[in-house]
Amino acid sequence: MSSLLARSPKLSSVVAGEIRASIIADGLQPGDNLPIEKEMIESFGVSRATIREALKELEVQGLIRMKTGPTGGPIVAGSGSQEALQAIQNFCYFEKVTIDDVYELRTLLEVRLVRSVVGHIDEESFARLQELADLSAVPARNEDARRRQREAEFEFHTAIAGCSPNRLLTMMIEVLAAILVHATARESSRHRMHSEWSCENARYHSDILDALRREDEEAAAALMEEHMAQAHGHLQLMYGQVSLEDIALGTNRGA
Amino acid sequence: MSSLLARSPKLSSVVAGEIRASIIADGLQPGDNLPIEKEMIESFGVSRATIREALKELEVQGLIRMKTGPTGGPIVAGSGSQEALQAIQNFCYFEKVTIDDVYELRTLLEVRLVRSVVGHIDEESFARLQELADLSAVPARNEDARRRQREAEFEFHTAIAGCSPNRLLTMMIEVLAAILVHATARESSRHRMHSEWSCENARYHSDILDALRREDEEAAAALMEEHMAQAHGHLQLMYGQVSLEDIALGTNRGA
DNA sequence: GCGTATTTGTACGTATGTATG
DNA sequence: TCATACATACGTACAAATACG
Repeated sequence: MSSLLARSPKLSSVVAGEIRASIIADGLQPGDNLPIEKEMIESFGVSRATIREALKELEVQGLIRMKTGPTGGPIVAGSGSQEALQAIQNFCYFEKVTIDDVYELRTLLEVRLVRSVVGHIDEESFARLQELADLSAVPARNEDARRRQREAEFEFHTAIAGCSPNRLLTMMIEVLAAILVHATARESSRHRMHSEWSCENARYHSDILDALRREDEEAAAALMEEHMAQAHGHLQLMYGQVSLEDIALGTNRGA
Repeated sequence: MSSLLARSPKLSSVVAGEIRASIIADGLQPGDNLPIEKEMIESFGVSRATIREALKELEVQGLIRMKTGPTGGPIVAGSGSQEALQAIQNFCYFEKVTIDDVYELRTLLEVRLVRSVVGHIDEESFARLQELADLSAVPARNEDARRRQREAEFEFHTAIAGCSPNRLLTMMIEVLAAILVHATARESSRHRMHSEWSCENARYHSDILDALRREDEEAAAALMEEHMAQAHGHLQLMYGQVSLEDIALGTNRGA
């Protein structure tokens, strides 16, 4: 082998790279089938364990997913935003990313987003947004209702993000929001402060929605900026200047 | 939401989740050792294949890396920015993210970055930035020199990003820049336009560096915004409004 | 609804490469 | 140099899930 390549890469990674290249070269789209393991064993001339490790690598990267049974096998997966989220969450753990860091980015992106979607929201999306805003408006009694409310607050932002044609922006905002939700999931239901904060969130969401309906870009942007600042302040009070590291990273699959 | 969980109860993923949780629960840091495969087989009560798939998952996610030989085994890996890049690149492939999409985000982040690092750059970093700016200033003769120049242009931005205390911002900027470099790597050296563009980049880099030295935040921000707009324009002219993967594959018009 | 075939998921055994001391 | 400990790779077998008759 070439001495230029200092270390010997794992055979499974080499195979994974070839499979990945073939996916792109063939222009395969989500849902398309790849050769089954048995065929790959022959075509690559390696053992099944190696093929499976290669496929596992691509699966974790969000490129494919496995399907059992007849007509099954590896198939090209769509988007892979979940996998990106997982990787970024891992990054945040090691780099000791703080709540401040996340909000610096999130504020920037959310304000930009809300500006870019003004005038580009259809009625169906408006209805969904209204529904989500209303959901978080009513005060939550028990812990389960509070959890659903928290999900609705999260989804309000991802629903707006979904209105942008810039999928990268959409994904980044979803990831940042998911990181915060996940980081605070354990403690949030215990904090008495949360119910009060939730009320404030609901008001902001409702106001932002109104501004979007009026197609008032400046108002929507200003409200979003204020909303982010308030949320940031609340989390700072709750958790202080701590990194997200001590927060459990979620398992991406399974129950 | 249901897509988040509800799916494959693959044993290996469950085990991976438990290992991940234990890493975080124990507060393990990069370099720390995890139990070796044999011990995990006992403690989890599963086969070697399952443990290996679980470890492979964590390895691909950038959480651990494997080390052979005595005193080897799975050890906690640092950062994982490469893995995040890979996941985001995969995302861009499926979602047909365009150059416009990337630059919308990149402009936002780079301008924010350059503002936030004003007055926080030490002499060593300034020296490095000057070196990189000079490197791309001289016109490149052959293709290899042009490639190095391109790398220097890329590194100029990542070097600035490295001056920010916000590691998430640093990583995002690195990822966006890497995506653009990767997408245009094949064609860039062939375009006659590139040498002219490179010259312009060098000028911007030099000017931005000057503004940073003067600690003139407004000038630095304005220059960076202009720099991004120019770069965006050049890439648009070269490739038009096509998705990134089409560029990487050379399936765009304009041979 | 049921059985069967197909394909992945899990398991066990074994051999080889590789790094440590 | 050699022995040891670990990951890497291969082969086989069976279980579980799913599509199809």
